[in-house]
Amino acid sequence: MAVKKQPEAPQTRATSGGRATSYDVARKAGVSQSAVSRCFKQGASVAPRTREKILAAARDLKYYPNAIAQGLITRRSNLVAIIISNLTNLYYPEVLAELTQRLSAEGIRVLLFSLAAESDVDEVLDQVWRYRVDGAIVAARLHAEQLAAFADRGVPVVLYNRIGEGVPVASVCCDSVSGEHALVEALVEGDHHIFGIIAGPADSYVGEERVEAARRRLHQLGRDCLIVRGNFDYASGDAALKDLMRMTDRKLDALICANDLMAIGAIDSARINFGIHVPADLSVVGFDGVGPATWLAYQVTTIRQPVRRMTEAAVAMLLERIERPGLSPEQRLFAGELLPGTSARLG
Amino acid sequence: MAVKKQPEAPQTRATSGGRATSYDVARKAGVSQSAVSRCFKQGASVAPRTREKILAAARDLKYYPNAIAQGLITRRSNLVAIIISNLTNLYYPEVLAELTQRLSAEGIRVLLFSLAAESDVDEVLDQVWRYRVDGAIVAARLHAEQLAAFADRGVPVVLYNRIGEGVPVASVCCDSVSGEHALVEALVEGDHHIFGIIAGPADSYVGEERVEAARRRLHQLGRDCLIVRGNFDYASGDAALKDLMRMTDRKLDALICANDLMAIGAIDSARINFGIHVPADLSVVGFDGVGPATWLAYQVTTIRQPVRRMTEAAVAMLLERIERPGLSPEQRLFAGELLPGTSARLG
DNA sequence: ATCCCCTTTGCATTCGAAGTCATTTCCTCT
DNA sequence: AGAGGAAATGACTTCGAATGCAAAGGGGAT
Repeated sequence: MAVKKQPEAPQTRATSGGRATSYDVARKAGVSQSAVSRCFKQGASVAPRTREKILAAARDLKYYPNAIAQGLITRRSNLVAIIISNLTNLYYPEVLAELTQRLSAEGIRVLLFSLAAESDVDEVLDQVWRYRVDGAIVAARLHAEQLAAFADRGVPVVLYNRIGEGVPVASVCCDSVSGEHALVEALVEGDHHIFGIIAGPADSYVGEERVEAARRRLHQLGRDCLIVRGNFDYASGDAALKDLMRMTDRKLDALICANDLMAIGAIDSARINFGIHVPADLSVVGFDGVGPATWLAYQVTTIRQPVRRMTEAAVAMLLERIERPGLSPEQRLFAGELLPGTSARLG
Repeated sequence: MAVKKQPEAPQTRATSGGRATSYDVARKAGVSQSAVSRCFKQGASVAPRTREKILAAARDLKYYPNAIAQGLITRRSNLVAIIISNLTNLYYPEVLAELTQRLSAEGIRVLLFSLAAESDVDEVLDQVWRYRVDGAIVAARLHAEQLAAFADRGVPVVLYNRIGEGVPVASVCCDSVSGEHALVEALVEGDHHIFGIIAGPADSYVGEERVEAARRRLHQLGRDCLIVRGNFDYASGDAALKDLMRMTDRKLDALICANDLMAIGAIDSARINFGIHVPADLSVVGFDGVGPATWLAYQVTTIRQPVRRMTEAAVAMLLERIERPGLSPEQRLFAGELLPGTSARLG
């Protein structure tokens, strides 16, 4: 006859696989669950002897506070979403590693969302809401409506290398304008006359900004330019260079690329497909300062983004906003550093 | 005079910022909380009319089920930890993006841990336990004790490009041995005689495995070789080549590198620092098949890892083990593809 | 020894959703 | 009309830790 409801050895799972709870620890240490909780909470009042007993029991049982349960009651998940569109960009892995480590150091965990296509954003946001993240760092295109959703739900966001289009949002960017101006000025001083520009994809904020800044400054300095569009990768640098060669009959003597990867593609293409000497016949400049830009074969003249400082700022701004939700949507603009390289003859 | 404890407009937070709960939805739809819960659960029994009422209310209130609370009660966080040691490796960003997207497609979220130093592993694991992840994919060095902790706590792990040292653990690897054998054989057939090897860092599993496989096969084919150590990055490829040049008086005619990045560093160094023609004077081969390996300037002869299939397998294995914790620690070995390139004269 | 006050401690409740069980509703078939 | 049965629904409990509050403990001063 099966006896129903007999609480036979009911909560003895403790030692069976480390899934001990604060109650298990409390029982073992002969205290209440509250005491265990306090023991793991910074600055709570627990007698030294009690604390030791509890910590010993916790160690024995391999107790780790359940962050899920903590999150539920405190309404703080200690999770931050990082949303990145194309991790294969060569620039973002460094950013991601920096962000993750910095957040980690602040006791915050990273929920990573990597977008295969921009259209996936809404599904990603759905998950972001469900996990009650404390904040988000976004390096992907969000439209006003999506940004508004963050504000609406009170989830602080910091945009990375983009600004809120039409909506004021906290953001960290590298100054495209001053960077491109520096490049253009140096090229003009280096006595270049026929300029080409390889733009980024139309939907890239920094891409458009960089190209526009370069174009403007060239115009101010009395130089015209031809613009062809790439999509930030190596192959498109190659392809764009071929386009330019066709269009300009090889008269080009300076090439401004919206990022390093395309600059590298263009350099290779010029040298290998056209026998053009870089920088003797053609000066090429990029933007970002990613690893390969400094390789011996390229030594791209470029603007290096201060990734450390930018990620540090992004994390700091986000944490501030998590603590004080009302904070104004500050934008922080960091100047890049002109890395001379040898891919361009400068003035 | 302040009235105390007056429960004025107590649970009316619903509309004030999207933090609606299932109770809010239930009240608005005139049903019980259970009904709301069922409504969001696949295959539960809810009348069509009720479902519509509830979904309408949920939409109005911008209700999203709280994944934290779900995780607490169901004991399933739908979180998987991905632990990667050096994201700057150029090979891992692709892997990470693939893994994240595949897991995402399976309804699982990624908790990312990026290690700045191997010594950080224990702190990371602490967090992994706290968040009650359902499983982990690890591309970092774990010692037996750490692996045992996973088993102890019943958290399934899949290792990526490494195996459990001394402990049987599920893993997905690219076959170093067959890959290096193919490279060595092709080089020997290509009539090379003086071999150099640039190894990876001593603590890299694949690094050691690749070098050992190459060394063995060279020996079997009656060729000796010089080994110098690098650490998988571009600069160490350059440095290692310089070392080899000094040691061999430039007699080297074949160079086997433990990964592509060092191969690229070595190629650049050979060409630029020593005026050596690659592949005419020196054949260089790598391993991985990362993006830059196919750039026009390099076209590295290498073994391309089938990243898509490997990540697919890693995710599948992990999910299987989450569903059925007892599953045996299978190891899946994928053959890489020899990418001929033009950095080596092959037979 | 007594009183006072501050530190420790435990009790009870809370967070938000899932799921068990009992009840009600609604059909269908006779 | 009534019985039988499946579907739909709600009340209640549960997950694990945090915390307000009240009670107990401890120490010092007198």
